[in-house]
Amino acid sequence: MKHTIKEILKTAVQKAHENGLLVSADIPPMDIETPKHAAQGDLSSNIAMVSAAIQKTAPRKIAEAIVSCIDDAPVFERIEIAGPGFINFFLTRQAWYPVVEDVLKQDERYGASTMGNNEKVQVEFVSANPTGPLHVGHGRGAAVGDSVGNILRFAGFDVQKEYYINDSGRQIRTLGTSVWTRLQQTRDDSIEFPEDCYKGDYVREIADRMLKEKGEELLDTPEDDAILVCARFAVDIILEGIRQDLKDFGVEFDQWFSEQSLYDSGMVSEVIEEFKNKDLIFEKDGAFWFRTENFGDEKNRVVVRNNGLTTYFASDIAYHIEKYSRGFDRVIDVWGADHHGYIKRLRSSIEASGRKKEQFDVILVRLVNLLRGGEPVQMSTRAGEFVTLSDIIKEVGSDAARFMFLSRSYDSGLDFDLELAKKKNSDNPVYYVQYVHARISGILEKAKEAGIISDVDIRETKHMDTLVEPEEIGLIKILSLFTENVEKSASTLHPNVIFTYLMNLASAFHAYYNKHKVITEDQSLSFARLCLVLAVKKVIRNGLTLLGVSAPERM
RNA sequence: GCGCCCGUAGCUCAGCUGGAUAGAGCAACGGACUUCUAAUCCGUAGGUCGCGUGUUCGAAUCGCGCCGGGCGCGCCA
Repeated sequence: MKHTIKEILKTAVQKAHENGLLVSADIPPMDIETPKHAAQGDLSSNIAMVSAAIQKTAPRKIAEAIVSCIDDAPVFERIEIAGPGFINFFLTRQAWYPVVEDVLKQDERYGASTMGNNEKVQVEFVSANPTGPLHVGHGRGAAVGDSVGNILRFAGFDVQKEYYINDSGRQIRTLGTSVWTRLQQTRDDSIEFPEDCYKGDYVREIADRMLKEKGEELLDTPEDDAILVCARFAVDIILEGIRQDLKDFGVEFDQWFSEQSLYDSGMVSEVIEEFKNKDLIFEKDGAFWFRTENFGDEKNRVVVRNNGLTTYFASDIAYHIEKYSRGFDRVIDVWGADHHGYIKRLRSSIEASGRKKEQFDVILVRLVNLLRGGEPVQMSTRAGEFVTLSDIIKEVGSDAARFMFLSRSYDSGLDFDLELAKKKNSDNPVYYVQYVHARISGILEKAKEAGIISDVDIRETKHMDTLVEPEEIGLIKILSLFTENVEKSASTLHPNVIFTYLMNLASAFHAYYNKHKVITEDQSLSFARLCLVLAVKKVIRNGLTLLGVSAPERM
């Protein structure tokens, strides 16, 4: 609809210019928007205001010239000029009806866009170290990353979701030491547990399992070898747990990428050598530094320490170069907001390797404050006591958790109340939206039983002209806005746009439902209304799917 | 000290790539079920958009300066 209006305006400007009403035929970027107030029409354009400089005329005068050159069309009820020069279009209700059939026909593709032009995009998220189970914070990152991926895919991007496994470096050795120590303690409980090791109960569980599977002889192998064996064993078990948790959370990755593989293939050292040759890496105080200062960072950063070990930054540089070499036009990383200080240096290395700024985005997801009935849930990472993602899924369910995580912009901290997430009333937004889907399913079933429709999945509309209630036209208008919300969500990388849209649609539906009966004595009207509510149902489902939330037939 | 993010109704937050009269939920108060699911709806009340200043025909939205809060500033990951 907006596109049509835009074309009509362009034609009108052209005509106004030919008729000598406007000095120029140029059209600057303009907006067609849905005004907040009904008195301002169904759609509104600011073309007159943004053209003021080009036309060297007052906006209202320009608006008059343009409007006088718009050809009559059946979709227009009337066109008004208002305020500083807005052109407001009032559409006939007939203009909206085709939207319903569009939804029914396009079905699960309704709302999809070609905006992305099949551009190859990689979204990397969660990527938690395999040294312990996922916690709440990872849950929010998982929900955000997965949804952003879904939304971009729906908006026409060629998306790959990836998990980066930090299976190399010191924390893995620390994990090995942790398990090894617990193993030894089974024989001698006077052995002290090192302060910097992982204290969670899961470490004991892994040690127990290891003892069962590998046997007692492990305790007699030399410590260095044993720690490595323990580390490998523990990483496998923990990763398996992470995979399962994410699966339970509705998240599936296209690829799991190992950090260790970058070392094994020699990629890390190759990249360092290459950058040394290009003088992007230099030696100082026995260490090797990347010239991130050249790219706007506050200081240069170490990639190889004076003890010869590479830093985390080194493998990250290699990893990101590797990503682009796989053909991605764009790379998006989802991180916890506490890592924001790291963006500049990584961006520096990406630009140093010849990529453009626009090809790299970092989504910073802020902290989750876990509450229970308004009171903070005490968690201590030091003692290894924390609420895991798995606990949360068990307690409140995947749908409620995901919907909560996506309800707000990730730029803001999020209060996640476990009691609230379990409530089955309007306090809890997930049921508010899912209830729409379930309610409509009920209506369709009843309509089928009553013989008004033969199939609960109608594809062609009929009798649409019987839809005259303002709530009905209002609902169709909201349906028509889905695609642009998907596009907005994709271009801003903000899934909460979809959340807000769904809440609006759900609210409009519940209000309609309470005021009007879908199934009435009038067969034609009933059929038209069934088409409308079925369209609502499909759009609700499409939106929920983008967020990774199910759309139940019954509640 | 420097950098990034946040500051909107009593509370939690939308709106921010500039548009007209700033929205929703919760909490408060008053109503609606012999009806397709009341996990719902309708109504009332609630605001110096942190403060100041600039740009603009137009600023919650953009710039600058303050104030308040969070986070980060390792040859850690």
